[in-house]
Amino acid sequence: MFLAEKKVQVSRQMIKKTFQEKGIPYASELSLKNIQDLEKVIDWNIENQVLLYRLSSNMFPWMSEYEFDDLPDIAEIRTLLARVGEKVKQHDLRLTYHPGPFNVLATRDSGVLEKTIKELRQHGEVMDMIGLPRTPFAKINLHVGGAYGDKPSAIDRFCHNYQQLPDTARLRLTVENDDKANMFSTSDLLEIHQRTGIPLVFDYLHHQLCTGGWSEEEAMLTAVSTWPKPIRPVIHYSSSRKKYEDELVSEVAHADYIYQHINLYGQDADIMLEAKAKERAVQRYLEEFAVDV
DNA sequence: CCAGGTCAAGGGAGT
DNA sequence: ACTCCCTTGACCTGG
Repeated sequence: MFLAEKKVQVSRQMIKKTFQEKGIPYASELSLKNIQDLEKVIDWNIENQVLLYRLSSNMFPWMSEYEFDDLPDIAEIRTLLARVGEKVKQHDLRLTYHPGPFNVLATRDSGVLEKTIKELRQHGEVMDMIGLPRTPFAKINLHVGGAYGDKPSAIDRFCHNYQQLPDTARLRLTVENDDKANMFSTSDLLEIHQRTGIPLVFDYLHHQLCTGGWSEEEAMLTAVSTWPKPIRPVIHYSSSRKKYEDELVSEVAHADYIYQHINLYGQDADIMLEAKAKERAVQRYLEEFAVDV
């Protein structure tokens, strides 16, 4: 995204070597810049009435290696995030997270679990700093992961480990259906919802690749029904890159743009467009299909 | 200054 | 064994 002819970037990163050389002070510097730009993104979203936005998990580079209070710039960061939070509240924006695939709550490995819990906690702490509610309105969305060919056991581990999350993450957690046949379909996730109350995020493209024996309508309506009132459900929508843009790539790859009209089956839901062209994809979708946000 | 190779992490799948 | 994909790409080096 370009604003005022200068690149706005919310996920400045560094490779491991640089982190080892420059350490936490540099991480703090990058984080501060990311958050200054986050405010510009939020302003842009308000101006363009994009009311749902996925925060970058890279806002704090290498955050799993420290606590936020270790950052030299934490006071300024807190001030900025609180200001962002005021704008979010004023304009009814909805901010969410989708932590990376290395967060595996259903893992069998205690080290991986420990890292996952810390990282999820930190996602929650950022949301707290922004002042977002501790509900799935500000969702932290995960895949189950850790199937290892035995889904029932993975579901058990997931439900058990979920209880170990601190409130800041646990109360916001949602789970999303997977894009591979041997992983978790919406019908598999229903058990997790029944055991924990976690709302289910329905992803249309993933469902095509992992139906669990359910029709799209059945799965979509079921997922939507797991959300507590009055929180509007979130659904994920993307187009297949293979089908619409490049037949050589994997079938799970996301396209740059959205090529179909989204069927909500009469439900009220917030739509997270997963398209590589990001805000340009949102604009093109709205133009092409002439719909309101 | 730039293009292109490289980059923490878990797990699954395709080659 | 290696690559790509998920994660809303970015860093960093060699030319």
